[in-house]
Amino acid sequence: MPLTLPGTFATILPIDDQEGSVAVTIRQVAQAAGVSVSTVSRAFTAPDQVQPQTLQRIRDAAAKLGYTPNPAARSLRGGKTESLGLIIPDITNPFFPPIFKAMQARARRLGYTVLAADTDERESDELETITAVSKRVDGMILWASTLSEDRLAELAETMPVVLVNRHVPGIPEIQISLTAGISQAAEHLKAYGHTRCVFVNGSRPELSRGKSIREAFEAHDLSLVEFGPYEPRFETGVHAATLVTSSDATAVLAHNDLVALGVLHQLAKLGVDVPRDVSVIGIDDTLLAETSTPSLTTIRISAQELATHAADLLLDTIGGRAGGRVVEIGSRLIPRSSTGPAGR
Amino acid sequence: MPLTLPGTFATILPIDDQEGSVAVTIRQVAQAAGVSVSTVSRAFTAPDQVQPQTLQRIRDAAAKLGYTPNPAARSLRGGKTESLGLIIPDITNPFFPPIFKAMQARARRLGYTVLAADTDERESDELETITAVSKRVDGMILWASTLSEDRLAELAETMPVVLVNRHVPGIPEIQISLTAGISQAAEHLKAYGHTRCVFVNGSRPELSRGKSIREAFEAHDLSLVEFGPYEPRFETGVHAATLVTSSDATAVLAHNDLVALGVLHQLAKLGVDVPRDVSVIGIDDTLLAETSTPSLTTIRISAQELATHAADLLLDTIGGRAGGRVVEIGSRLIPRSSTGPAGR
DNA sequence: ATGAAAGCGCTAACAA
DNA sequence: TTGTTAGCGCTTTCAT
Repeated sequence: MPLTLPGTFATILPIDDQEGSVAVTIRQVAQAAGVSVSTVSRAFTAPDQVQPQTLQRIRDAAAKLGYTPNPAARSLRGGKTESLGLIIPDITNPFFPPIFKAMQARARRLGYTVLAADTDERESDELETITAVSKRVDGMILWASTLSEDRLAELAETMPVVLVNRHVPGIPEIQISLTAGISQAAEHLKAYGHTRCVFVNGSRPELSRGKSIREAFEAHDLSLVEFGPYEPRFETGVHAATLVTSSDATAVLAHNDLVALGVLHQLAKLGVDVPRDVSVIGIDDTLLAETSTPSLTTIRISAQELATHAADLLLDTIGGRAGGRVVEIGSRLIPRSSTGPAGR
Repeated sequence: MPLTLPGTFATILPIDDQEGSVAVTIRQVAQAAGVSVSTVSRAFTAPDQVQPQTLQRIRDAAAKLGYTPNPAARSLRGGKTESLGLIIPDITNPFFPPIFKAMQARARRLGYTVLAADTDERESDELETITAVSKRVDGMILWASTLSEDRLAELAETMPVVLVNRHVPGIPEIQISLTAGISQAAEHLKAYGHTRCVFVNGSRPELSRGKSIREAFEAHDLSLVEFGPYEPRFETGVHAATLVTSSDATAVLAHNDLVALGVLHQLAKLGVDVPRDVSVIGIDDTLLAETSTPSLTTIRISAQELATHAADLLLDTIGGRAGGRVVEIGSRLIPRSSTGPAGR
């Protein structure tokens, strides 16, 4: 029996890393159930091709051993990852978390995992991010991608892609339509007796919300002055508020909730009461709108609907079903306390 | 020559799915560069073991063919996924997006991908979510997990795990310490002449912020009445505001920013001016705090710091470096406009 | 209904 | 320095 110095033992033995139980493989299940590996495989992928009692034995064995299939092996073999990529510009924008959440819920029901990646609004990082993600997913949802049309077309050649708020011929897309919501907003303001309105325009002319807004307000016989385009930030709203008060407008429609909050903030500072003196409307219906003081009338885009349709459209595309389909997501006005009868 | 009915052709031929270019493998690169696969493999995993000019040839070939290694094959082979799991209770809570973002940034620098999963605060789903994620990552960060201590210990046996706001002996953890921020808040209120304060307590007694708050306020000779515990929601704040006004307190510390916003909202409705009549302080320093009216004095927990340390700690654990380490993340007060001299 | 065996793309011995 | 080869865990023909 060899002599062992105290304290030496642990240092000399190969240190077991934290993986206590090495992963259970299909082989061990097969052995435990007394069948071949292929039968175990079938038990999981095509249960109806396995004799009921054999199936039961396999399931019991698998449960006892805590077996779950190795996704890496599966996708290496089958070329499928059972994952969907979601490429978004900024998860910090409160519009996105509910979408991620809803998409995850939908995907999970269908056995998929969602791999979200934030490009931090950097065009330069986007391609890199997409490349990294693309190898790990069966398809991707690209939100307001800054890639060129050619690059997108090229990418869609390589793998299933769904675009949100971009249009490239032949690639399936989700379009957010604010038409209904904007029209309701105009109607709402009109009914409250407003006649002179301001639109605070956020950036990105290609997705500009300006056109439909101008049309809707004109249709309701409301004059509309447009400020911007600025960046869609809180400070933009702060800045715009001053422009509003120096005009004779009684209502403001902001590019999104965040900008609207900036307007609200500065208006309060200037002693302008909302909604008594000025009415304010946002877009997106984020958490910010519900929790602001006064609570913000805004145009809701349903995250649920959006996410569900996006996931389904992507899955269809992966399955070879959706040739360049376009799905439109509607919107509607959520009246809260930031709008009221025209004052001043 | 067989007769082919018109229109039959397309239906009979196997339909090419959208993968235009089949993925480029290491073999094709090897062939193009005139070397063996192992040399190509080395060119990517250990470039210094390859002759410079050979390396160049391989890189050129890889670039021309658009080769990127297949992660599934890599992880099947090496048992590593180069991914980190982040299990959070609710991405919709504005506290989390910046953390996800910062962690992704950190992980990416180190060649890792972050796989985030939202458990939707459902204890029942958490285990399932964790199981699904665990097979796809090299380690996980579990945020305020609802799992039992035993289950967590068991899980940590299986794979590297870092806990946030939970303590289980032997498992590395990140603890958010509000001590500094709370102390500064007390100091701040004291300096403004407040003497009677209210704490609106959110739920989850195990992570209760109550104890350190009681201690800090007592140390600054401030009386403290505690409401709750309630759920950490906006409505909780709304409800609590009424309790505040019916007490003689002049300052409120809320469980988090969201609750504080509820307080602000209801106070405004009741005609109580903030900060003239009552001062309000939140916790977390989310987007909500910056954009509220008045802007909210709050206790900041640095997402950057938190995420970076969590990622590093997990990576250390994966690398077999961090035996049950505990990392503490500090906090500090961010004074804004919701606090001021004691009134009433 | 079940089993045997090939091979997905890659890395890491081991050889040369 | 470079090449040959086994095999990671799984699915899927092809046999039986």
